[in-house]
Amino acid sequence: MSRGKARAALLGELEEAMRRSSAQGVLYGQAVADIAGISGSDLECLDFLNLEGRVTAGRLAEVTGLTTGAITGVVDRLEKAGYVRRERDESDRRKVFITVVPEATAKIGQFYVPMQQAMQKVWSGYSEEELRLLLRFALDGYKGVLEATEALKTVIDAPAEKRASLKTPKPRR
Amino acid sequence: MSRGKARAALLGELEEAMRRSSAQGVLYGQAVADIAGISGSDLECLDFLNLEGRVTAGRLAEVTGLTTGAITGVVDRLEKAGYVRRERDESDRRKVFITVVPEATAKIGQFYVPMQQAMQKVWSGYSEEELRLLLRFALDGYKGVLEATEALKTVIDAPAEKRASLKTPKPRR
DNA sequence: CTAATTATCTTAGCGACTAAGATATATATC
DNA sequence: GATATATATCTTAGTCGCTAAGATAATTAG
Repeated sequence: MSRGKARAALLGELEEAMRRSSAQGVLYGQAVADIAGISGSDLECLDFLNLEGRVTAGRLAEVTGLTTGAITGVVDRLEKAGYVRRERDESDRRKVFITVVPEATAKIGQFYVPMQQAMQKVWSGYSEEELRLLLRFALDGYKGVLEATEALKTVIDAPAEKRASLKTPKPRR
Repeated sequence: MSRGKARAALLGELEEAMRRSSAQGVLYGQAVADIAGISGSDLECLDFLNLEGRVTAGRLAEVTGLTTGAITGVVDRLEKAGYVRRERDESDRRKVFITVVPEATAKIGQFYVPMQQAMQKVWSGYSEEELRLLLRFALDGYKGVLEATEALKTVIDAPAEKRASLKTPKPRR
């Protein structure tokens, strides 16, 4: 019995530890946004722009799940704060490309340095084989959460009557 | 060279996979809140209440980082929706204990079933020893993110001048 | 009893969001 | 080429949840 923790208890601890670090990760992101003086959505867009380089306003709406109207506000704020520029697409003048100004990338990037350093430190404690296991788990976990999100939609659509009917189910906007 | 992926590439993939699953996890939580017809903050409080059982309004403000005024609104909405009840503390009548009504626990709980099932499925693919490694990593990771959050505050306090000075640093509220 | 403290609620105002529709440009059909 | 439809973004009006400040009520200290 002393050989190995009971699996159920192990899973419980694992779940809690993951929940905690995930929540703390969200807090970190919010802290970065606060320091940068922008909203969480603004930072999310800025991060995406840094990855993709040059993206239309409409694409930002897609990936963030915001309306195009909200994105107009996001870009207005980011542009006013000097983080991004609007550039009309010359071949299709309806489109507006958003680009990050290089100095902004550096300025925001510095706020992620502490996180990168902390993660490097953590990773340094693992062998390559162990890291491969972690990667497998991270990929499995992502797939799992995706599945769960899909399954959740099923729960919604199924017994539409019994759903959130503790009181009024709040009319869908 | 074919023996084992280069460590740097491995770490890159690991980082991305973790970032993705974390982001998807946030989306899942938001989806649950949407279905339940409450805000993200409301759900956060409800989850905490389910863990702790019976908690004062002030404690909710502490753990969520919201003001007491905001908590009044949260509890108002949750109570109106029938998820919680207010109960004055008889021995100190300034305090208000919030309790979850049992049916609400069940009602919200069902939205987490898909996630629990997906995670069980994932975990079933790992040996107990592998799970122990994952737990070690989750704990290390949590510590790392906490450290990073601390270190980030240092970045803030240090060269107060150069911070977010791309334009105006936006006055602290 | 009075003053200070504690716990919650109220009020005013703000920022970010959605829904709907306006505007400008592009594409398809005749 | 003219007309209709589609696409991409912006504008407007209204909503929601938040904070800051202070009001209210109950408790504790002097």
